[in-house]
Amino acid sequence: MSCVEATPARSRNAAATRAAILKAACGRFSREGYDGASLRDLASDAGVDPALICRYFGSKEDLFAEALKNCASPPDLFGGDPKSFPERVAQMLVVEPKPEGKLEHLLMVLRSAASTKAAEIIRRNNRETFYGPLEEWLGAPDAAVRARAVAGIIMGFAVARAIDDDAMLQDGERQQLCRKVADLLRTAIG
Amino acid sequence: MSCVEATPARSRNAAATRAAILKAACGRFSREGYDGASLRDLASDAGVDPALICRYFGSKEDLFAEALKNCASPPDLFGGDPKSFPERVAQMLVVEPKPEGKLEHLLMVLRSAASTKAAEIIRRNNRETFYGPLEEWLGAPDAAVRARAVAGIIMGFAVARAIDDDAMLQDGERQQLCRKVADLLRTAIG
DNA sequence: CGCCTATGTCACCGCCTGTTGACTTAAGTC
DNA sequence: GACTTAAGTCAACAGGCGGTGACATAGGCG
Repeated sequence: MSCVEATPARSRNAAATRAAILKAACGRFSREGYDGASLRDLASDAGVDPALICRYFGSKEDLFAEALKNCASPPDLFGGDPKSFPERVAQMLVVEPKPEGKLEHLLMVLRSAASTKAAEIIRRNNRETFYGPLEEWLGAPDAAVRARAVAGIIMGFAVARAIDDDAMLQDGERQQLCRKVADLLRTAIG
Repeated sequence: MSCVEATPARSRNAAATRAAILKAACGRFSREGYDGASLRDLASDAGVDPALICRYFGSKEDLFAEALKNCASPPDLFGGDPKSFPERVAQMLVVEPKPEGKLEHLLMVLRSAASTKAAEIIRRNNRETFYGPLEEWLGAPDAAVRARAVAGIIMGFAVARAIDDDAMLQDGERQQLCRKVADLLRTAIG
């Protein structure tokens, strides 16, 4: 009774609660990985009782799978102008200040891949929502090989940045690296 | 992979015990990451009481730091003939059947980077034993940029393989991808 | 209003984790 | 052979984890 409500009272709306949990899950999983993100912290982010998570999603693994489907993907990554694809992606991977939002899906994969529980879910999801669309978008001959090459580069520079967290290059060097990554992507596609 | 060590009587030899723990740590950490590898499993691998680990190394973090220094690095990765560097590395990353042994250090980094506890240790170690030597070996102009480019590619294809575990490409495609990765490395270096 | 079901809360379970300190035992020295 | 000390064992700790089932309550419907 005397307990103060910190959150502005989301009045018993199941859909909104589910959405809040899912959003918090995307954030936590992409920042801390599957093992590092506890259901309790996650629930606290969403302003929700931990027990509710299991009620709504069944288990942590199920929640992870759901979050993987619903979280932010790099918008229009494979969509926009194919001509500017290398520059766009290189820009996002190397120079963009806070790419975590756009890279949520990718970071979630990279930071959770070590976990046995999450690995299989990730593999399945990767084929359906990463390699699949990428191959289709690349089309032409050797789609599988070129898709793997592009994916390797994207993951590599994403993980490099996730590990080092920006603290290494000066601005000029960053621009150089960006051009080089664009070159690499062109090589991979071509 | 339990007691492969068929030496049931390691008769009270501190150095040998330390070495056994360190070896087991490299294996577990590179296969399961910092969070996924428990001291108990690790101790069981080494045929040792879990308490001994804390006695010898202080804490799990200290053990991880020590293992990171001592575990197998890609032998002669930056050492051999610079001319054949791209082919050698591409071969190891893409076609070699069981590169886990050679890639122990790299996998340990990739699979543990998500853990808060391990992250700082990894960053420090990376600069000292990965970017540092790589920059020195590359030398010439823009060493930092080219080192980052090479490192990004290596990490990217290592993590791609660690996630998908080989189950995707046919042999012909694998050869194609290998050539492409060698091309990428040449682009990165040049 | 009064009910009844969906929604949210709470206490608790069993398990596993890293770490510690007291204990036992083997090896090396005199 | 007795003693000392390094090396290894054991049980237990405090805390966190994912997950469950019993309870409380709000809100729409009759």
